[in-house]
Amino acid sequence: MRIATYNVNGVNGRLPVLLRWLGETAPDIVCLQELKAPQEKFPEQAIKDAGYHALWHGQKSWNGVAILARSGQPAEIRRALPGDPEDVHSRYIEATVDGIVVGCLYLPNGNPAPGPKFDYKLRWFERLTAHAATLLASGKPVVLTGDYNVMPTDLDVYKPEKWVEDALFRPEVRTAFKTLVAQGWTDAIRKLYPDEKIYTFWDYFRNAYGRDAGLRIDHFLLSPAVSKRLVAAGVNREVRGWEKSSDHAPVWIEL
DNA sequence: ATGCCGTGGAAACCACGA
Repeated sequence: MRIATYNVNGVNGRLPVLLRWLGETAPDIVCLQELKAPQEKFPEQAIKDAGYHALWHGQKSWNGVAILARSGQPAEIRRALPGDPEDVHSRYIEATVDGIVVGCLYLPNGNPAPGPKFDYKLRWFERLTAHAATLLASGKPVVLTGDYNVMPTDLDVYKPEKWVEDALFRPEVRTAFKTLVAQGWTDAIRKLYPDEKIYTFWDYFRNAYGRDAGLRIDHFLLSPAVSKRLVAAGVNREVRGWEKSSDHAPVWIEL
């Protein structure tokens, strides 16, 4: 079974690319972030025609997350992270698909740092970590995937020294990611490729993709029951080179 | 060193992204 995550940066503007990628790689389960579409503007029919049932939580202009599944309608568990009823951003959706609890997340960017946006990022990270502990304690097979907006280590940045003050790489967020993983999660890409330079994002500017000036910020965290089943993982980096591409590339795992 | 590009929404610019 193949599970993929893709920050599409606008699900409607990205629809041709998204459909082409779905057709070529045929993942069984897909997590999408940055829909940038209100609930009623999600391209449900086009996704259905491509062979996927969809669960989504839209928002006007920004954010927005979705879970797609070939096997049937994802069974919704929640469409927000617990812990802050005042938080109206559509950044988390969770459903059971094929016996796996799938959490699809879009962690806040946090720039500029320091500042209120960075504070929001750290608070969101704390809520995610608390919820992740609950998920682990359930003993169920869980996949927590999406755009974490964190480069966990120097290996995940093309030029680490340029990013030390950035909200995606400051010590606080690297520590937060490490704390989360230490609960007992497996970073799928790093389990299979502990020492390889692997990126999931390239800026639109400065020919970043051509120069391979990338970041690894889209991650798969697997609970022990899922980690045992992991057989392969990778990045569809060629998708980043397609016409009208997102600045992220899809990431996938094979169970 | 720098939102230099891209998206969406509102209004012919702005917010936001990483």
